[in-house]
Amino acid sequence: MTLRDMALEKMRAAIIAGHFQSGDRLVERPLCDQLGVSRSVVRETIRYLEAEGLVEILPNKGPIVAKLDWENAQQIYEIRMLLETSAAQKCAELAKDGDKKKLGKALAQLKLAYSSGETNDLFEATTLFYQCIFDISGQNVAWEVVQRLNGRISRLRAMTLGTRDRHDAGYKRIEKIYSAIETNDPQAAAAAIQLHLTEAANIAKTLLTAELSKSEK
Amino acid sequence: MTLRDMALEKMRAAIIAGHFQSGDRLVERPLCDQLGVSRSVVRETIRYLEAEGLVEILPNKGPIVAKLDWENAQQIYEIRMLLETSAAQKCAELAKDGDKKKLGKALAQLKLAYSSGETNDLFEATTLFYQCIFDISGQNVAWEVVQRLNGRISRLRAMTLGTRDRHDAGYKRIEKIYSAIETNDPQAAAAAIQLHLTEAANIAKTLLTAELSKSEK
DNA sequence: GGTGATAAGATGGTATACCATAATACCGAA
DNA sequence: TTCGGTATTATGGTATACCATCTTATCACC
Repeated sequence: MTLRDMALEKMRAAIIAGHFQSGDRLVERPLCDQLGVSRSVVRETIRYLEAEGLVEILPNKGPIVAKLDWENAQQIYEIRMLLETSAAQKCAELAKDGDKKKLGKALAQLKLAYSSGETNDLFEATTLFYQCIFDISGQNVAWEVVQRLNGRISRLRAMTLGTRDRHDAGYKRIEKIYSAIETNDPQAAAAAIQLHLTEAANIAKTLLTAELSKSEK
Repeated sequence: MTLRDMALEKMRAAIIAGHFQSGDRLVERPLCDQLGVSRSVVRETIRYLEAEGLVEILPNKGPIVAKLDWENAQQIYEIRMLLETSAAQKCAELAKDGDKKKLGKALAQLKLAYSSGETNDLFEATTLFYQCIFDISGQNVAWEVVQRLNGRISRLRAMTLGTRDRHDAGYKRIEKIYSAIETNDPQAAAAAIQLHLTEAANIAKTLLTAELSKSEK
């Protein structure tokens, strides 16, 4: 693994974890110190993150962590809705026994993460579960797209997961997705994932608008 | 505009125009000469293109122009189908008179481009038309996604447009999309754009498989 | 003559030093 | 207090040096 890859992961993780706030400037040389790499690496990393949409570059100002408004977040949730519905549908059509086993394992991990309450575990387990679905449906490009979009709303997702683990309705909805796939019922799988995403989007909207109105004070 | 932006556009254009073949190595130092910039700029540009998916990086080998197989291209067409259907639908719902005027203008340009037969004009006009649709539907994030995906199949699209302008069925299908939007008929708009895309994907498949079987000889 | 080892070159990866320019903050004079 | 200039800071951009690795070509030895 190259230095750049490591720097990339660290920065991405830092942004997702909220270590850098949205709108924060990303000054190159301090970043070099923090990451322990040279400017070349930092600059190339920033270029990559810029293309990913996690970082914006203000002309003659430099890079900042991309700002997130509900307008854009909503669009992202809508796109996810389309892609994930399609993936769940196909997944339910195609899933063989081996696939179901793998998905079941991901579900078990997810259950564990829900009960542990660790937002980070929850985050990873959720990602794994979705990855499984896209994997089975054979839509790796769509998965790439979803992941990239998720990066842009990662902080929002972390917040959403954080609140949702209190009401455990979230897990139940995911279980429904699983059982629809397990019984190879595309319709039900699509419906279940739509329900789940709609709910997630609603929570996200509440949280984000609350945060924005607070920061305007 | 920074040097990087220029280098980025040049490289992207060169890849799309087929000046660099898929699988070609992108050796840094020669690129510096060709673009007239330093290695740093070239490297950052490559990083960006890597994130865009236009360039792959082989470990210990360096960057190459991303290879395109039908497997991935098909997935991209499927994603476009979802996103563009949704956009056309929303566009047909929302389009006001002013929007329709703009779209009509884009259509007129497209007609011109079709009759001129310049693949490049056709490419731009098509892009403009679609941009208009996404614009009206208010889905700028989805447009970003589509554009990025299109970058990855750009060569394929250019080939497709090149053959399609011979049969002018392509323009007629686009006209149908327009008229569906013009009459605010979401169902028809969705159907029209699906037809158009399916056709494009079919042509693309034919061309790509033909090319691949030829290069295997 | 064929095979394997070694040396040379090419390439990627990393680090640093340097310059020009733009923005900004600060400070002194009117 | 305000205006204007200066110093600082950060960026964009360039050049270069260094090392590791991979490829390739050469050459000696079997």
